[in-house]
Amino acid sequence: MDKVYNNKSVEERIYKNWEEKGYFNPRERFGNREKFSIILPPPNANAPLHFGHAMYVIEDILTRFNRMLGKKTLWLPGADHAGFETQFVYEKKLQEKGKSRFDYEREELYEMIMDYVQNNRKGMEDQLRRLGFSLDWEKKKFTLDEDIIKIVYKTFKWLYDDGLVYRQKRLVNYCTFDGTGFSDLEVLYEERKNPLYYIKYGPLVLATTRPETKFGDTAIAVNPDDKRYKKYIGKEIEIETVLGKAKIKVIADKMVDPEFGTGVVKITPAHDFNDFEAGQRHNLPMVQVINFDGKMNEKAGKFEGLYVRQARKAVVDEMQKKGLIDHIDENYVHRIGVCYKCKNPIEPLPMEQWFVKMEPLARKAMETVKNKDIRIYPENFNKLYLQFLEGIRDWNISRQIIWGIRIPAYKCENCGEWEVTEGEPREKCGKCSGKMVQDSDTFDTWFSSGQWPYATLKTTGGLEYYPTSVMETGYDILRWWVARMVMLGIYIQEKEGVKDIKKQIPFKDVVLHGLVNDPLGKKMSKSKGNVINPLELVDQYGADAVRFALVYGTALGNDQSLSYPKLEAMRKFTNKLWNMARFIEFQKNEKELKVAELSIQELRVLSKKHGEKDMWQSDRSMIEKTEKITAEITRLLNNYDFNHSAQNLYDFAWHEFADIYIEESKKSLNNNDDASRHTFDVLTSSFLILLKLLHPFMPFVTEEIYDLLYGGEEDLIISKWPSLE
RNA sequence: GGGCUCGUAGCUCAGUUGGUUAGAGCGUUGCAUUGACAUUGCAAAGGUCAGAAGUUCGACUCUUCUCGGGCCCACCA
Repeated sequence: MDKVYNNKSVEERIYKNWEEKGYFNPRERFGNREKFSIILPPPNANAPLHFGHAMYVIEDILTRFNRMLGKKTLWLPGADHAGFETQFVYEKKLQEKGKSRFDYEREELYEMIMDYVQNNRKGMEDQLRRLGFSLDWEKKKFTLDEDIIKIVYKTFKWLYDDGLVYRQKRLVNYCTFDGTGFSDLEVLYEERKNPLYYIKYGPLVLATTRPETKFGDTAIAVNPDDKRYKKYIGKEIEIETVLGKAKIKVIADKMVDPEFGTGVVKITPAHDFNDFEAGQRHNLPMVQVINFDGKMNEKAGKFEGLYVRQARKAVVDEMQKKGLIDHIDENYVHRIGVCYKCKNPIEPLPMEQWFVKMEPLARKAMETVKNKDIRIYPENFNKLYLQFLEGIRDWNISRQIIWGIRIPAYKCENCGEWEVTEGEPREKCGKCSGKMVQDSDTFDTWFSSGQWPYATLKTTGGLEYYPTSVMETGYDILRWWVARMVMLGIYIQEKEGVKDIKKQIPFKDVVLHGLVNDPLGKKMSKSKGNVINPLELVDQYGADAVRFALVYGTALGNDQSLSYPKLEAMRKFTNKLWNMARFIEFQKNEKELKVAELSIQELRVLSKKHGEKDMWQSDRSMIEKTEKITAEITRLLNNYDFNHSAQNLYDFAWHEFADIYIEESKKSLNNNDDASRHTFDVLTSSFLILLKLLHPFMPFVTEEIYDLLYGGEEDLIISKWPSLE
């Protein structure tokens, strides 16, 4: 054995061996009684993995643990096309070359992005391998695989036929810079300082941050209890505007806060979510004055063609000239919705989109968690999950982008009738025989990834693993992804005729890990340039050290900062294990002893059989301690307590086994008598048990030591987990 | 405005259903050692567990409040 553990010469060879022998594939020989399964949250295929993805080590620990318990164990990998995210990244690349998405035909652009993504995927998969993840690569799936798309189509059709998908013209969060609409989750809110303009509307003054939308006003509103304005309610007042005289109706609505501004509000149903709802209540017309390109349209008169920001300035200038501005509060701070990607203001615009009716789906998804059919770890995330579903609104799944699954809906150019299919094209309208044209929009990525557990298992012939044992992911996508998987998973199973709720849910346990920040505690992001590639650290410290560092000293669900001292400490720990093995090897060679592989039960028997003369007290106590640590690690892993598992293993290995027991054993081994042979049996047997307990956490170094020291025919990865019975 | 989370040794963080002298890594200070250990071992210094009140035989751990970070949600024009 080398003097120092050299991870680089070991890891690649061992991983290849595991993969070639098919250990990652749950065949019959790995047990058939009980099943264990995890679906890897499919990383975005548009970029290499960042260090946070290494947290999936938790899934590998669970997978390896359960494999060693003798269960038929599946960990299924995949990748997500990440619709808008990917197109955004790709458009930036085009920009660098002086091009834009409009320079290409839809199909051409799609192919280009597909090439780009497929290239990235290879690198990403290599990263997962380097971390030692025991994924069943033969079953890897991509969200744009044809068989996956088929399932997504079918689900959409089901939802449509059940009235759970509908098309409606509503206000949509629209980014005029990226040219697409978003769901509510994709809008960020940022605090901005914008002037609050107090504008004269005839006899009234009202406050607004958006004077340029005034051309779309279809009413002004006051609070019904506001005595100041009672006399105006229901009346039409004449107002002076930048485009001349006009008349406008005054309505009463409780939405108006008399304390804010002057207690008078202009209602612009086409450009504000509140106003839209007020418009619905009062039957107000919708006048759209901003187009999808972010410019004012003909309704804005001479301001037509100006961008919103320009128009605001021009309108205010004009108003000031005409004396229509009462005053301006320049220090007004409020929160506005911005595009989560480009950070430009979101423009609420009226659009026809496909919406999923969420309430019926959400109700069941809440019940399953309340009834503990699905358990969420750590528990405090239950509240977050339920809170989200409680207040859920219908889900806009239309995206005006080309990278993704094109919506299988066709519209008749003649009569305007829509038809939803399961993917097969429609040429002629069923009603009027007019020409049918497919919706140019694609699905929100999460609509497809929300079906991931079912879709991946169905298409790989593994529905026997549904529901999966665990869904493990970052808490940041609990609402985006986990909640939607629960809703869609249950729905699909219902449609498939599955009755038992326990079989409808997509997974039994949800385990949520925290985020990994940079060493200064800042979130890693490409724009900050502080993204760390896990491979750098794997090279430097070894995969085992990186893995161990991520779970050691971190409470489940808590964020952590990358810590170089911790990584270094864990690298030393792998080296410590290595040297413990070297000590045993020296003893073995020098005294020509044979390593033993006694089980805990056999060790117990040994301990009972021999008296004080034949066996050292330190050996006896080691047997007890081994038994204890085995019980403890088994218990902790079953409770998803990786932190304590790691800490206990570290302390046991270093401070019990090495510091105390190995030192004691030296005294015995030097005697070269019967007792010393017993010592060697206990030493090697308990060390092997330790290796097994450590294997899920540090698979490479333990496997290598096992091969060198014990040289068995089997590999540690499929050895049996130490049992107490 | 609501919710979640954190505030523990100089630094980064644990603290496993409340239980004897509060832990780790790194750092600091001694001593020992090249003997399995590009070291490691032994030992030491260092904490009023943010603050206050309460529950309890007993609180870092439970409750309430205050202060101070972080995150998330919400339609303030």
